[in-house]
Amino acid sequence: MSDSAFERIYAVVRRIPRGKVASYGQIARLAGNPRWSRVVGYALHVNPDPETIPCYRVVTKEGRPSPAFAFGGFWEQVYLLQKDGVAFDEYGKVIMDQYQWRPDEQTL
DNA sequence: GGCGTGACTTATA
DNA sequence: ATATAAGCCACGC
Repeated sequence: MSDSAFERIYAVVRRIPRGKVASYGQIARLAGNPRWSRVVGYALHVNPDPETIPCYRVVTKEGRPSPAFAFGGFWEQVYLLQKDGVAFDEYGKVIMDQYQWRPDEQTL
């Protein structure tokens, strides 16, 4: 088992339930350090397993897809999220108050 | 083995 | 509200 930050990050992202989203900082914090936000972005950037790692469920703190999302585009991620049951407000942002993943409620 | 870069976040001015 | 600085890990040259 690798103690690498990547492994932990992937594990956290993989635990994101369907219909919910998580922010980089949130994942970074769950991964072990609140400043791994950049590492999270890089980890998803390499995205070795897009099938097990729903990077589209990862959004910025603003509840909006990453500014440099190279997966298909801003709206592509929005489409996938809506497909998961995530709703967006009039500002094109996810309603974090309702859809932000909360591990506390997932009974880890 | 060192330096720069990157899907970010937080704090300070 | 925007701008700047610092922090973290992994990869490429």
